[in-house]
Amino acid sequence: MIASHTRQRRKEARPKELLDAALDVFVRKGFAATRTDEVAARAGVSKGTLYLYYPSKEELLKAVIRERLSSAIAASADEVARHGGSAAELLRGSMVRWWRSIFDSPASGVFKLIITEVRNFPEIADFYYREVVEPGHRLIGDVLRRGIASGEFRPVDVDATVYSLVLPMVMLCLHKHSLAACPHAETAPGCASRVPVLDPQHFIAQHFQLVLRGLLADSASAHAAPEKPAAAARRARREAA
Amino acid sequence: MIASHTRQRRKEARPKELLDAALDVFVRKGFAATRTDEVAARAGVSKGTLYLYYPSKEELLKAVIRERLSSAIAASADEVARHGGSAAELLRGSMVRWWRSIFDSPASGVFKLIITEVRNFPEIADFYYREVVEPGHRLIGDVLRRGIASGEFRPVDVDATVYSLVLPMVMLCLHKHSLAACPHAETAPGCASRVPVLDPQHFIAQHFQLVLRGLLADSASAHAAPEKPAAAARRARREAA
Amino acid sequence: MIASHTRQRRKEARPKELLDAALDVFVRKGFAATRTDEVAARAGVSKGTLYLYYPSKEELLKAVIRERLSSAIAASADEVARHGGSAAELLRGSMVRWWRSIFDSPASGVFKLIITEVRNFPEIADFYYREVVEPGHRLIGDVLRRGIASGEFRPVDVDATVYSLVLPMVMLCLHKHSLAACPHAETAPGCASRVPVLDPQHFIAQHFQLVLRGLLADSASAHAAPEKPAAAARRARREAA
Amino acid sequence: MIASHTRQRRKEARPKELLDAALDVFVRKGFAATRTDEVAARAGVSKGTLYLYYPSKEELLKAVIRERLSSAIAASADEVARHGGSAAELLRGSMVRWWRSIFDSPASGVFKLIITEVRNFPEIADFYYREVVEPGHRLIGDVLRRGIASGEFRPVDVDATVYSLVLPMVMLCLHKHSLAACPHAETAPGCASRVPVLDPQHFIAQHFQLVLRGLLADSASAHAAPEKPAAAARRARREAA
DNA sequence: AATGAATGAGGGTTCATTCAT
DNA sequence: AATGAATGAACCCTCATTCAT
Repeated sequence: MIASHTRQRRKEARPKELLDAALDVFVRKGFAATRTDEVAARAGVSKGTLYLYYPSKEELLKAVIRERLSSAIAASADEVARHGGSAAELLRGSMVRWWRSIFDSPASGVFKLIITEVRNFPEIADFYYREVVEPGHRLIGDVLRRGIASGEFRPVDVDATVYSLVLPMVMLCLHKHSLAACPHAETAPGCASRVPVLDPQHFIAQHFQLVLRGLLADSASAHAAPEKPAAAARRARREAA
Repeated sequence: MIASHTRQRRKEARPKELLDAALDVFVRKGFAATRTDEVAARAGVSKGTLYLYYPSKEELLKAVIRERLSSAIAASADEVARHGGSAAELLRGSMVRWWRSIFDSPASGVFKLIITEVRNFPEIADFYYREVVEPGHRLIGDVLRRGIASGEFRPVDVDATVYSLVLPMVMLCLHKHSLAACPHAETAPGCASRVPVLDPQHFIAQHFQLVLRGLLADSASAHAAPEKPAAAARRARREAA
Repeated sequence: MIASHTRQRRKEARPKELLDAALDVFVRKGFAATRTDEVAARAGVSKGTLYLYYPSKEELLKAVIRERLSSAIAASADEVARHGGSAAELLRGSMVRWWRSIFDSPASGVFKLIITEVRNFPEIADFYYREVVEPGHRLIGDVLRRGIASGEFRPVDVDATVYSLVLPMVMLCLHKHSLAACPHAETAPGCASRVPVLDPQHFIAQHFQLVLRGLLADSASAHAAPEKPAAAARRARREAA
Repeated sequence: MIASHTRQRRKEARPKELLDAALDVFVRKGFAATRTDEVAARAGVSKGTLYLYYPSKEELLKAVIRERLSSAIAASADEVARHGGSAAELLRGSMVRWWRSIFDSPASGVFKLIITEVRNFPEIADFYYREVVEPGHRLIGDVLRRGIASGEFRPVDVDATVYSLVLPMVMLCLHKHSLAACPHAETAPGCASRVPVLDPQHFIAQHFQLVLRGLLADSASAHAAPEKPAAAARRARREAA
């Protein structure tokens, strides 16, 4: 009984173990450069076993991404919904907390995978838009709209502001798995003039701080009166020409 | 005579043609997934010719990155130095203009290449830090420090603010060569609720607008008084625990 | 009780079921191209079970051939021995009847297996010569010699004539499992000029007819007056029913 | 010049060399059991080179069959057309001569290939019917019909008789590449009672002799008086030399 | 006796690199 | 300088066989 459990447990655990191993290696080496043996070895099985669970390397990639995106987004909705407070608090507090839970987990690597592989496997773009971009954008956009409606925020361009908040978070995930993962890069000896090492937690706190300050309504700040979105767009186009 | 001239011109132009072709394909497919034939074909030469100019695929990659980084950074220093005005003007005006010159050129792809390949070729990190991160950081940091010294800006955490300004710009370059390059991703039919397509120029304008507003000194905005950097860091650590 | 009976029956029936399944798949796909899973699946057991009965794929092949050859030859001796009549009758009657019993059964596939696999497994040649070629040749040769001795047949080259009688029969078995098994090959639409589909029963009747006529001594020709082709075809169909 | 010729000649000769090598190994081992390395090695090139000329093992197989069938059939029409004489002479003389040119060449193996592989690659059946079965059947059928019309032959079932003539020839080709190719099979020591080794040339001569005798109209029998077996064998050997 | 998960050697195919022309 | 035919190491994937249950 217990014995059969062992086998059984093993079999049920395999897919997750393989996906974890695959995520790790894909993120480290890139999809094309990872050998299936390496994934198998890291999951503690032989190469053949991999193919009992996933029919090809490519399907493995998609499964990895699908699995991580689905679980990530499930967590996110809860997190934001569970917390209350002012719009500013919601943004700074629960968003950052949620982001950190991704940043600190292997899921952070999925962003790199997506950036790297969408052009070779366009279906991936579909997952990503459906599971992450759209629900995430709506979630944050709603918080912003609520803040604007309540007079807490200035009437800014909501879509652009969502990106102002989100893009640096994504960028930090990418950074973590590329430059930040290169051992000696940031700590080259004898370079006093080096840029200080980026502390992601600190940076995100500062970033939200900065953006929120730009976002808050302030009747006294006459000289920084917000442009209307439409006007801003017009100016942007002028400058682009 | 003319023939030899042509030949000569051809010969001198080859390295550039090869680098351009390589950048294009590397960025599109990723380094590991591009075949040398494809680079050669795109440059209009045979596979063998490629090896007359670069001793290996890997060296070709490094040459591509080196070349683009060097010329990009050369342009940047000039650009910022040539323009005057308030610190806010400098940031919004010349930085955005400089960024756009990269974003609109194939050089924008280099960011993707670096993100993708540093972990496999750590020397790339060295180029990148030396040629881009450090001088760029110093340049923008100096503008910020000048603005703070003159009282135009609040006394913010300079390093973090540099990243708040820069990371979204980099992120747009990555986006351009990944999700934005997937034909149908953003324009799936019958999806009224879709996130609006990201217009990079417009977004960057809005982003700078937002950050600058958070940056400007404003004696009246008492309730949004800046934390001291040290205090912020402390709080970040508390929340991380 | 019943259960154990069933189980017992099952167990005893297994080897035959496996051999039948194996013959079918080996003949269809060829030995090297068939997967052991497929044989097992067709026998309704798991892959592991196959190995309880046969130690390897190769041994399975040999067992298949051995079993079919032995039972085929056992039937043949009886058949010819049981029948009397003129030599011509013996050849046309009992031989064709015996051939048909093979042609209409899965045993017909063994010829294809042998043709295909002898060179990779030379032991197979030994079975085949010992169990089929030699006894068969002797059997038919004896009938011919008896006919020659009695003056019914001309004094022909006995060995060659045996082959003239036998080779087309073997060839029809091969045909059945190769070209004749290709669905559309013989029935391609819109091809009025196509070769008429080969009806094995009819052909064998005609062939024996033709050969016997070449074989009969001149004085005997009368009593072996040729059937009309149409009549022969009718008879062939009757016998096939 | 001569040097460039060497390279050039090599390149032009490659496809033929590869097809020859492939035919040889495919016939010997069977398609599924042959390794591409072996084909390449036998053609004196590396495995990679094979793939410069044929995109896959399967395409190589088809090319082998296509090439042999096309050239075989081209030869055949000429051969039969060039010769005259009585219908009986045409059949025995030019058909046998043509058959021998196939039997004595590697092309004889194609029949084994087809028998073995049609079921896995049904397109092969199309080639075969189009290039061999149909034209061949028509060619021989016409000779028979001419003989019947002229009164030289009895009014037999033409289609069946074509097969009576042809199937043994095909069967000999199969035999050559299966049982006859097993070294010790026919010559097992100490077996006095063994079936005499089949001499293909002799057998075919005898077979045509036998069938023709069954075919000839009674009045014609005289001028087609049977050779004595011994004489026939002698003649066969003469012609083979 | 039966299962089916696991293995790993083996084979088809690709592609960076070389080199004769 | 340029070519492109040739190479062969490497990689994805398959499948005969084993073995714990």
